[in-house]
Parts: sequence; structure tokens; C-alpha cells
Amino acid sequence: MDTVAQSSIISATQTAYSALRQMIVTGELRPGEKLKIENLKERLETGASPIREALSLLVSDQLVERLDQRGFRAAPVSHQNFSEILMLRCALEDMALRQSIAHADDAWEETIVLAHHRMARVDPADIPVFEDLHKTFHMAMLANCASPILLRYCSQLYDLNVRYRYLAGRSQNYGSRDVPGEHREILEAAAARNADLASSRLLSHYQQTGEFLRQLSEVPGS
Amino acid sequence: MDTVAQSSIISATQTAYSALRQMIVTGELRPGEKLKIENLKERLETGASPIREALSLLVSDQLVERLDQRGFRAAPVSHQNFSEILMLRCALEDMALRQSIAHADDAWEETIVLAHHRMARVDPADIPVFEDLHKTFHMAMLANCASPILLRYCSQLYDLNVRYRYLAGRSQNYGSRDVPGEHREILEAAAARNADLASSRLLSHYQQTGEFLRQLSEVPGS
DNA sequence: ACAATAATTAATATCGATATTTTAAGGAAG
DNA sequence: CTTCCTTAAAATATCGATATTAATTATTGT
Repeated sequence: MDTVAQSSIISATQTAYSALRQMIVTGELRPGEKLKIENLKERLETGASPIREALSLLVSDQLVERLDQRGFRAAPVSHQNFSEILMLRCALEDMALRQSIAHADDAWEETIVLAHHRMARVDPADIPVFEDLHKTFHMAMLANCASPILLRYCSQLYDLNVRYRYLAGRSQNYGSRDVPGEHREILEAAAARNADLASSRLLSHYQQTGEFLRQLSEVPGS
Repeated sequence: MDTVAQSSIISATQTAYSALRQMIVTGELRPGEKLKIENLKERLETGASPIREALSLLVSDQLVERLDQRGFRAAPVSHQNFSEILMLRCALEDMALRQSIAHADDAWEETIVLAHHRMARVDPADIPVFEDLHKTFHMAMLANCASPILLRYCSQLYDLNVRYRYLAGRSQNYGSRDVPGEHREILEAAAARNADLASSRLLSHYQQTGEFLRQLSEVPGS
């Protein structure tokens, strides 16, 4: 069969999953777009089975919808959906952050300082690198909450939100906002174990971004 | 190929998904148990592809775990996991119920009254029927919250919790508790649009069940 | 011309077979 | 007797092909 290819250690399904996820989050696959297996087989250079399985995984991440016997499509977007994501993120991350701080120890404090440092030193214009470190930073803040399911939900909602950021167009600068400063202040409050302050800063951070995105025109599905 | 079989309207994947879900929730497939495709092919009388896809869907429901290249297994259980589910359910259902009541209208009120009636009139000893109506009742209370993602999380957590009820053994009666009475009181508070009272009754309902289950011995995985 | 229906095309869902990888077993050496 | 390596068995992951189902186009009758 196929000579080398995905030989290595990682399965074709995982490869397809990561690639498709990336393509949907960045908007390369548009909201509502029909996801044809044949089509994706070529683009990802793999068989139908791994793609089908990857799409099934993405269904539960709410990035893909399965239509009865009519295959898959990228999840559609809407103002309503965006507002819901923002609202839920605030509620769940508030919960996670407070628990995280409640269990704070030196090791965790060092983790978040490091995650912040790594994010702060790269150029935010290098989107893929920055986005990755940005998520790592935010998740590190929550990671100490000892609630894997909650973390999973936060991670899912984070990705759904990032998708809207990409769809709104990444060339936007954030006006008069000092986003790095906001990050630093959230970090400082968390490191100081001040849950109320850290949470209020985090939620404000999200809501400002939410307000900003809300002003941009919605990207229509299909 | 196979003559009749899954002819009808519903796909083999959906059939396998429902069946496997049921088998895991009821404990027919034990926590931590290896889920061998060959094995399941026989039991469900279908091919490997639908089973594989169904298992992928269950992964995101957190009822199944995927191990690198070593297939699937039923999600393990633990006290910690149970506590987390209970905690999250209380937090998320509190949120959903309050929003549901905030949007209350006559149609919703009628829905929950009806759902309660249908649950109340069947014999709780008829487990499959009662469980179905019980979930329908609880979800109907939340359904008015206009937040599909939140509802989905609540539904997931509900199922994860039901699994623990099955694993703890369904023959248990709930001691001195008047569970039907608790349901009625939750319904009444919600119908009266008293969010604080309804929520406090709902959470107490869950926490009592939680305490009860916590006393039973944990079912070991594999 | 237009609706309804029939033929055609395209795409999905599923099967059966195969290559890869993991697990288990069996020896040989230390 | 234990450890490591080799070999055999089992199971997974994936492919290629096919039957089903949905979408599209052509056709016919009014």
C-alpha cells in the first residue's frame, strides 16, 4: 500500500482531526460549508475512514454538524451562538479560575508565569505561534482547578471563540486596548491569589473582546 | 450485501451509537472494559465502520476513552470523577434553570407540567421507561434557557451521573426520601417562577442523591 | 410555459480485506 | 530465576470497492 506517509507514531485519524480542526477554526473551511469526503480525501491525502472518524470527533467539539444521511458540514455561525459562547465562557472560566486559585501552590504559580512569559515575548503578528501560546496561557490559569471536565468545556469554548476571532478578520488591531497589559494584570492578580480581582479582570478581558467582535459584521454561513 | 437489516431510515452508526451508549450507561459494559471491535461487531450485528464511528462519538460524550493505537475502552470511574460530575451538574443546571425560569411563558409551563405528569404516572420499578421520562422531565425544566450548548453540557452530565446510579445498583431504595415529592416541589417552584426556590430544591435533590451514592462502594474499573 | 415525475449523476454509508501495531508467549542468555 | 530478545497471535487502523441514498437534470403531460 501507500509507502511512507503517516508511518510515524501518530495515526491518520489524529492527523486528519488536527488538520480539519485547524481549517475550521481559522475559517479556511467556511461556516456552513459542506464537507465532502472525496474533497477532503484529496486535500489531506488520506482515506475516507480517518476523515470520517475525525469529523465524528469534531461533531462533539461543535465545530462540525452531521446531517442525517447527508454527510457533514462546518458548524454555522450566528450572533446568537457567539453571545452564548461568550456568556458560557465567562461563567465557566470564572468557576475554573476561582478553583484554580483556591488550590494555588508555588508550582502552579511558576507555570502561569512561564506561560505568560512565553506568550509575551513572541510577536502577536505571528498568528499561529501566538494563538497557540495564548491558549496555553489562558488554559494554564485554569489548569489548577482539579476538574478535568470543566477544563475540557473551557477548552472547547475557547476554540469556538477563537473561530469567531478568525472569522472577524485578524488584521484588526484592538483599537485603544492594551491587550498585553490586560494579560499581565490577570496574571498578577492570579499569582497574588486574589480570586475576585483575577476573575473580574479575566471576565472584563473577554467581554471587551466580545464587544469588539460584535461590532464587526457577521460572517454568513454558506 | 446484507438483505434487510438497518434498511429503514436510521443509519447503522446511529443504531450502534444508541446501543453502545445504553450499554455503557447501564453498566452492561463495565468501566475500564476494553471495547474490542470484533467483539462488538458480533453483539451489534454490524460492521466495523459504524462501530468505530459510534465509539468516536462516545469519546466526546466522555463515556469512552481512546487509547493511542490501542483501541477504545469504556471510561473508568472514580470517586473523584463522580464528585466532579455532581459539582458541575449543580453549577450548570442552576444556571440553566434560572435562565429557563427567566424566560418562562405559558407554553413552557405546560411542557414541564406534562413532562412531570408522564414521569409520575409510571412505575419507577420499570427502569428503562422511568429513566427515559425522568431525564425528559429534568431536561424540560432547563430547556427554556435558550442556550443550546449549556443544555448539551447538562445532558452529558446527566448521562454521566445516571451511569453512576446504575453502577451503584438500582435495587436500592432511597431510604426515607420521598423522591416523587421532591420532583413535585421542584416543578411547583419552577411553575411559580420562583427561581431561587426552584434552584435550591433542584440542587438539594441532586446533592441528596449524590450523598446516597457516595455511601455505596465504588465499582472498580476493569 | 410549468409542475410533476422519471432518469441520471453524485455523494454518503458501509462492507470486506489487508497491512501495521500491540500484546502475549516462548526461549536463550546472563 | 530473572531479564531480554525473538517469534507468534491478536487486534487495530486503514484502504479500496460497492450498495444506498440524496441531489440534479432531463422529460413528459397538462
